[in-house]
Amino acid sequence: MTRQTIECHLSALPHFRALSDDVIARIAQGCRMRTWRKLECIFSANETARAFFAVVEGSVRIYRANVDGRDQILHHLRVGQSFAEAAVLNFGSYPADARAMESPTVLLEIPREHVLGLLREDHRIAAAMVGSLSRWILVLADRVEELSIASVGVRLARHLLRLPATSICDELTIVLPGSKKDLAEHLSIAPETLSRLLRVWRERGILESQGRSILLRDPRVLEAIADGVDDVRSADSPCP
Amino acid sequence: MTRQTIECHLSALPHFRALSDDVIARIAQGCRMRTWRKLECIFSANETARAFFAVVEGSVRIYRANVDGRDQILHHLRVGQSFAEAAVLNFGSYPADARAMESPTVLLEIPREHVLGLLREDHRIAAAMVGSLSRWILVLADRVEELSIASVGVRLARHLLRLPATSICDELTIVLPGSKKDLAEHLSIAPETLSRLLRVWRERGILESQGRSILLRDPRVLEAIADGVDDVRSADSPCP
DNA sequence: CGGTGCGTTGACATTTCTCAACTGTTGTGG
DNA sequence: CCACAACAGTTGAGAAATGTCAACGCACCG
Repeated sequence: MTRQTIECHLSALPHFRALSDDVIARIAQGCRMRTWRKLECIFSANETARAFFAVVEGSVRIYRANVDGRDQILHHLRVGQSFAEAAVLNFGSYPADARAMESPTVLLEIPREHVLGLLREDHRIAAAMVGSLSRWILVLADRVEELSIASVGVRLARHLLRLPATSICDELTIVLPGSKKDLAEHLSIAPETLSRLLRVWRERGILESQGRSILLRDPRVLEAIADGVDDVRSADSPCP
Repeated sequence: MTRQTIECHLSALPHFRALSDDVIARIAQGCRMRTWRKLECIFSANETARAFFAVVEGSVRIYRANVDGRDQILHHLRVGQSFAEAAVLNFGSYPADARAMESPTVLLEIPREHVLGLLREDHRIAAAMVGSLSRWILVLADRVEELSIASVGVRLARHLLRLPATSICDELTIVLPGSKKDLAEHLSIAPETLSRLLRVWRERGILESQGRSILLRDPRVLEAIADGVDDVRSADSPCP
């Protein structure tokens, strides 16, 4: 029963999807499911990496604790995403902290020894792991690009446009994965700045925001902002 | 002759070091060496990823071209480092641009088809590739953390302390891998700000800089700055 | 010898942060 | 079930950090 559940969750992972049932079954053998409560620590930085994880329920935050108390959020993981593969396959220890963000948060735990063994035996598993790692590289490279943009407006616009959204006749509805404070932290900006920015855009009719849901009334303008068109001048001077 | 040279360079790569000679020989079979001149393009973003590379001579810059002409440097690669593994193994196309930064820049080119084939045949090669990818993840995660630090002073201090340095009785000598303009671009700050920051530190006796070499007279103070100790106050108020 | 681009400096504009106050919501314990 | 505490979110005012623009010296290269 549990075993079958594990197999089911495993094969739902993006890079394990292509694996045949027997391969999945072999991976499932060494795995187990564990549950955390909100804000509980999953692992800490520098701790020995004994396993990597996949989110089955709830969500997880990967962050680096800073001296001044302002943590830097590296990622926010949701159902169907895996993390800490690289720590397990290479580093030996976790390079960041992870904690559950909901109660309950259920994770599939794939122990280090188990993966390393399978990696040697089956090239299809190796290929799957290579896929997982590659995806992380792309995500991180995007993140580097995002953070290296000086203008906060551009940063926010880009980020919003990348979030999953539902479109209804030219308008997009986005539901933030966390609080606005989290979003600010993710973008490395002050919460006040985020609030003000949203207000300005609201006043310009670009969007509306109620709690965690944001309605993009005019996605095109936001795209223009994301492309670096100066937010201020675009409002007054139509064509100088 | 050339073949032997290729094998030699291959086995010098960090994650290929552990591979036995016969495995190296098999990898070498499909590789070739190519030379670029300074500023020549090695590949562009979105181009089909036909191969990944290792630097044999010279250096390479990986960057993303921005609309406003201000490119974001993702990495600066030097002899013995490999790049674009993830593009070849997963994405299908390169996610960024690469160009040679010196004349001549010699690269070892490992074609996509060749790696993919070997990956299936030999788990030791798969393990080596997994290692390469994992290392990239760590580098990128560090970069994200670096860029998410608000204070430019802290950012610069951290970066300098991570650069390879030679130590002579409590003093460290650092030779920058590129121009100061490059450094500024890498840290996402204005060149003027970098110049001013170095001047302030020079006036405080923390360091001296002549061209591309920086002499850290007092690495401890720089470490304190890197740890977030406020640069300004630490100079005047000894113990309030 | 002239051109090109880096590095530096100054003056100034702008962005973003910080601090402080206030509101509304949520959750908790009595 | 209510009172209270804790915290997200908003707003304002002022401070601080950083970018922009302009000018200049200097080295390097053709």
